[in-house]
Amino acid sequence: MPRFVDVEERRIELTDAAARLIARAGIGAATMREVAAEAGLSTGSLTHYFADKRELLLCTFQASLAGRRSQRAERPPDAVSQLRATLEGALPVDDDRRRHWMVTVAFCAQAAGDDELADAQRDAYREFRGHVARQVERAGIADGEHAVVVAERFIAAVDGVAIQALFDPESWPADRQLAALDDLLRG
Amino acid sequence: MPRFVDVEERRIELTDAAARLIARAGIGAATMREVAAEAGLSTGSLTHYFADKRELLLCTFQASLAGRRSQRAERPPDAVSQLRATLEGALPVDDDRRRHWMVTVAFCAQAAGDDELADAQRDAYREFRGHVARQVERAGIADGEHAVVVAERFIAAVDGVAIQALFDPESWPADRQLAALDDLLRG
DNA sequence: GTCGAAGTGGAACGAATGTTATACAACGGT
DNA sequence: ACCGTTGTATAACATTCGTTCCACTTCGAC
Repeated sequence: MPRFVDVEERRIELTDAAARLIARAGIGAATMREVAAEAGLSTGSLTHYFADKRELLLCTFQASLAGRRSQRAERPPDAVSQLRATLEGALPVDDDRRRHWMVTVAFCAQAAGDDELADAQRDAYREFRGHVARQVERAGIADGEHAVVVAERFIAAVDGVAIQALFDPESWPADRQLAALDDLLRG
Repeated sequence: MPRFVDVEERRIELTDAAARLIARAGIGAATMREVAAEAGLSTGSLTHYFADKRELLLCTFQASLAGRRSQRAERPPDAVSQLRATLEGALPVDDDRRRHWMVTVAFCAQAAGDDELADAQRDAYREFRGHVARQVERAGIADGEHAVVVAERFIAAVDGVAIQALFDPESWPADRQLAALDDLLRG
């Protein structure tokens, strides 16, 4: 086998470049040429790693989801802190999380008329809901079916703040987002 | 003056066609040709009413916002019912409201890299926040600066439910959305 | 050293897009 | 009855897009 290149790493570089472009200038700016240029490659190389644009975008979305999931890895001491950390991960309190959110919104919009994307979106959310529900149970806030309802309410509150913060960052500095999260968990 | 055509009405027909397309198949499907065809006209007519695509999209967004604002017109008896009706207007409980939401999400995604669109989005939200805050005050739930904070929390909760309902309608039939709203107002 | 597969760049193609130009139809004013 | 304005449709334009193709480089296998 000739020419050692870590294929998976290259693909990540490319989906990262696509994510940066989408977050910066919208999904319309993520053309094959622009993505390749952002990654410092040519379109020939890009098509070498992704069959077509659709595959590139799907992988970009899934990579963004995976990045968000990996942020949950840290293990705070108690169950309540774990829950808080999980929900904080869904707030655009820094550039990285903000980027994830912009990508998510872009793919939400794209999911209209793209069933596969809509399914991926829905499944990712349900997985997140299950994760939060489990932590709600461990934290002793609620259990069984009720834990899922509480999880939905928490996620809704956090997502709502996130959207407001995305498009009105002046009104929503990081500490105000975190204060809203604390209020939510206290109530 | 020749040929009587209600210009404003025509423009609304065209922005409505654009909104339908965006809600159905995403903003990428809203090309000049497709919008014209959806409205039963030709691109020549479309360009006669809108200088370029950018103007068409901006007007489509503002028309969607105006449509949502006009739904607040009804006057329920008491202040609490008014507040409830206002928040219910932000839930995708029927096809019309769902369409408004899909358009909103599409333009949220488009607002990345389009400052004018981002400003319009932010201003519309702030106006809505002020409206809800006023109704919170009238309902005697909170007043002054605190009313704004309560309004933000209400809107966040409703928006969060709306997003979940948009992409997982199975889990969120209309009555469940309304139940979540009632829980919110009761708490 | 030679060969072939993997990787890369860049050009080229057809399709689709926003935009512009042009020709024709419809109607009110004179 | 004629004219000018408005509305509409169609065609053509240049541009940009996704995609395909091909030449070239790079490296391991033999």
